[in-house]
Amino acid sequence: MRQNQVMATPSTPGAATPRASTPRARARAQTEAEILRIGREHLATTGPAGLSLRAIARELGVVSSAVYRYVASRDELLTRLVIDAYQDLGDAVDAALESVDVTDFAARLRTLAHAVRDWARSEPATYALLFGTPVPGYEAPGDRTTEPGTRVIRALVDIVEAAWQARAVAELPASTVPASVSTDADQVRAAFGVTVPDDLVVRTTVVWAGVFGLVNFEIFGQYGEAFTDVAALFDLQVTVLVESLGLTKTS
Amino acid sequence: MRQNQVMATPSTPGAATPRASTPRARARAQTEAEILRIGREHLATTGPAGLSLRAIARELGVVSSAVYRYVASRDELLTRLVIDAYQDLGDAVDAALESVDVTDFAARLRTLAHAVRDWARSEPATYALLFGTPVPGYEAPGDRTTEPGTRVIRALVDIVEAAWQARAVAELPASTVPASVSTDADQVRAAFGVTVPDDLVVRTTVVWAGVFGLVNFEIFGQYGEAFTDVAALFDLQVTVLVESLGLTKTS
DNA sequence: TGTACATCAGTGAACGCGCGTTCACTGATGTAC
DNA sequence: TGTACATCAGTGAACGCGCGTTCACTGATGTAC
Repeated sequence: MRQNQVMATPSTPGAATPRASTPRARARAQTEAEILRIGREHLATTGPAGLSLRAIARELGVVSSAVYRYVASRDELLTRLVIDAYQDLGDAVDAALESVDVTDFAARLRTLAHAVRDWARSEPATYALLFGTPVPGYEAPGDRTTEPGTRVIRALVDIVEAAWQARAVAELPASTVPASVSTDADQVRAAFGVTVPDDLVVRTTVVWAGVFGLVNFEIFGQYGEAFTDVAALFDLQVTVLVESLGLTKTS
Repeated sequence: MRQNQVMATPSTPGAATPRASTPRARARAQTEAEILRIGREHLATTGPAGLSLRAIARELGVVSSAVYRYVASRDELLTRLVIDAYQDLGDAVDAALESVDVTDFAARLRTLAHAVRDWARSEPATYALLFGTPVPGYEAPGDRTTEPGTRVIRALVDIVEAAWQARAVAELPASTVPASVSTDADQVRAAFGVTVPDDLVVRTTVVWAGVFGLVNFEIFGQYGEAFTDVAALFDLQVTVLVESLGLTKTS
């Protein structure tokens, strides 16, 4: 008879395996990565709702129950894919911004928009996972996805704040923002640690949602056959959106 | 033995049943409508990918094979839901515009935007069917969905064209639109029978995709907890979008 | 360097579930004469 | 008004499929002494 296993501390699926020193640990890390890769691949053909652990096991060349050594459940896999995707997108945006003059705010905004679009085009299914219809029956755990999920808006807000600090935003006609929105804007300013006025908060959300709206239309095919040079169209559209912020030329 | 049935013309599922005079025909029409209603309802909880004829049959209180008297296949049902949804949205937008002064272009644009949002909020799952992630494995038949699917952009283009004709659009700085986009714009002008210049075509697409981008963000929960008064926020956002068209105050 | 034991990846069978679609059928409803 | 026949809604069984998840197990890998 085997010993009672209660005292053992089994490796929790999904738990970080920090020191990948031993061959076994390396194999594990590799399989884990492989599962995520196949999962991402399957997203493309089946959509999030059709993501199946059995199908992944099949492609991995392993019996279906074996994937449970690596992933606690289907939802857990979805969560990991979501987090990975947000990080990937965040990295892409950050990397693109790195090579742009920090004082050329319009250029930075345009770069951000193009980085989002490029990433979406390179991984449309993953993009859909984040910004398309929410997966029915699945709710992303806020404590793990919120932080990576805010990287793009964080970058966007930082650019706008920098422009505001540099007095590179046109004085806007004193708009009458309702008190409710003003209060919400207070929360936003506090959360991001910025000082932009109400009106600019609103305009920033328009650019934000606008960029994703443009990308959505392109990725999800809403334009139909109307436009052939979607890249050039996007560039012009971004110009319109950026203009709507009221930046003054300063560089 | 029964007669050969080849000579009979069985009622094709999905074919229009014009004269709903007989009790049977009325019952049929009612069941058909019921199936669509239940289908729409199920979209909300399961998403398009989870839409199931068996589940609909169950709720209809009928054996699963019976729904095939009304619907040729699952994809056919999806198509009908899509068409219905587009018509519903188109009707909502048209109805909202009816009560707005035809010469107050800004008001008409705002009304259109709010009509889209209101409709989306009243039927989020149906909205997602049209403007969310495309359903994997399903392709809407263009010959049946294209026309209803263009009603909103049609309405939007008509407003912009009317404003242009009325010289209510600010003279825009001669923009350098690439030849490729200019050619695409020609196609668009021809398709819609309008005369707006390239730049205004682009700006119109921004308003179009922008409005749906805003609605997407709200319906799909991208704002997180940041905004409480989303209605007021939307109104301000629409103002920004409409401003970006460059309308001059004429009414 | 060798041995005993713990850890862990992967197996294979099973549970209970849902799905789309086909098919031969029954019995009620509608219609032509 | 009555009768024969055609139409059609709905039944019930079946086909073949895929899914998530659990469980007791085998055998290889890792580790403490």
